[in-house]
Amino acid sequence: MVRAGLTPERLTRAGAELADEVGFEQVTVSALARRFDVKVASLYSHLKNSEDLRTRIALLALEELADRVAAALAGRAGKDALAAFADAYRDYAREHPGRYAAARLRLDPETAAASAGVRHAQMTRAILRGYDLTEPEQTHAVRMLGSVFHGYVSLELAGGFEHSAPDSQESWAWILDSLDALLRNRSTA
Amino acid sequence: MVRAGLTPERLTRAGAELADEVGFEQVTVSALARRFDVKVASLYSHLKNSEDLRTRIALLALEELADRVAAALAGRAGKDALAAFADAYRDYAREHPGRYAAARLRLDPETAAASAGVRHAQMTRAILRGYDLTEPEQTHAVRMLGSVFHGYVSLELAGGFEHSAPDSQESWAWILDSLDALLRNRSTA
DNA sequence: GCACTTGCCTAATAGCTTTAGGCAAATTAG
DNA sequence: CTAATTTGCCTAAAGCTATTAGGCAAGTGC
Repeated sequence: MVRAGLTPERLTRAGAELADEVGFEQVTVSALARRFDVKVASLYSHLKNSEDLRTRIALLALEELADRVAAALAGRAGKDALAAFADAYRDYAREHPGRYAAARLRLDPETAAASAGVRHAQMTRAILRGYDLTEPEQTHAVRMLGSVFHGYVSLELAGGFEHSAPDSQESWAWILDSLDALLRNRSTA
Repeated sequence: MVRAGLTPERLTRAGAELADEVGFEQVTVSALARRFDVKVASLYSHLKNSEDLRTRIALLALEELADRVAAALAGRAGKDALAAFADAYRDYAREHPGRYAAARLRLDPETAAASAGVRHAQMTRAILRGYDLTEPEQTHAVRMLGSVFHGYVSLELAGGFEHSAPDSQESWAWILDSLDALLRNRSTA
């Protein structure tokens, strides 16, 4: 019989595609096996278990997202950087809802420390260099930005803003304006 | 054999407790049957299916949360009301993480329209009466507040702020201050 | 006290997860 | 270039969850 050529990497990529198509929750070892036209047990030579699969997809998504944000941020500062960061985040979530959900998976501490999550934190802090905040305020601001972006994107993905005026895009722009103004007001400079 | 006295209401309450103990994702018809020392199939006389169970828990959580928020809001206005709303929300999530997760379940439109979700929306708008915003701005603000509160609470529950200074409580206070200032600045008055 | 309804049970099907052990294909060694 | 070894996918099997169908006994209404 011809071998399917499974590897952890191919399985992870296929799992990410599956997540975008049917939702991260529905990503299952069985569904993945079907996609490769292979028996379920065969995947267990390449994956420790289903949690391993989910974790790999999460790490892939975190990398991709960090790469996008880094590219968007290059050469920008102040409100420009803030908007670029926010848009990169939101666009990724809309293009890849399954991967975005994966990126929110709770990782165990060691895995998290070795993940691209670290770059995310660094980039968020980098944005705030455009606003002169004291050290504790910077942390508060990091937490607030994370909350707003994650909160907005997940409410939007859940369809929360779908059937009401004004358009979600307008609210997004208003919120970015507001956050910029807020941070400038908090600035010590 | 002695009857267990199952009803949809008792099952829903027990399901909510189970959610708080082991997480909403782990709430399963089987686990619930074990808790009542009853065979799994017996629950199907009281519940349509497992989705029905989850939906009932979600509706219960939405009611409870709305009741709490309403009580917290009574007699308050302006920043006081904003903080009371936010704290009620956050406290509920910390006391009842499983129910909070349930409250975020995506409901189908008719169910959602008949749920306490409607009260939540009304109360959020009520808070904003303390700040003079134009109609479209009020919607933007509703969306922003929803995003920040939901985002912060879910990041906090996921343990995102656990092992870093400053304390989460400080960030929360700073964020509420900031939101109040932001809304006052946006005010047309 | 009897008929009826209701509540929980047994039985059975079906899907997902995971482990153990087997055979054949690919790779390495002599 | 064949023989030994490793690797990749398979079959088989057990355990858990969800769901439906049909049965019997406990409670209810007359």
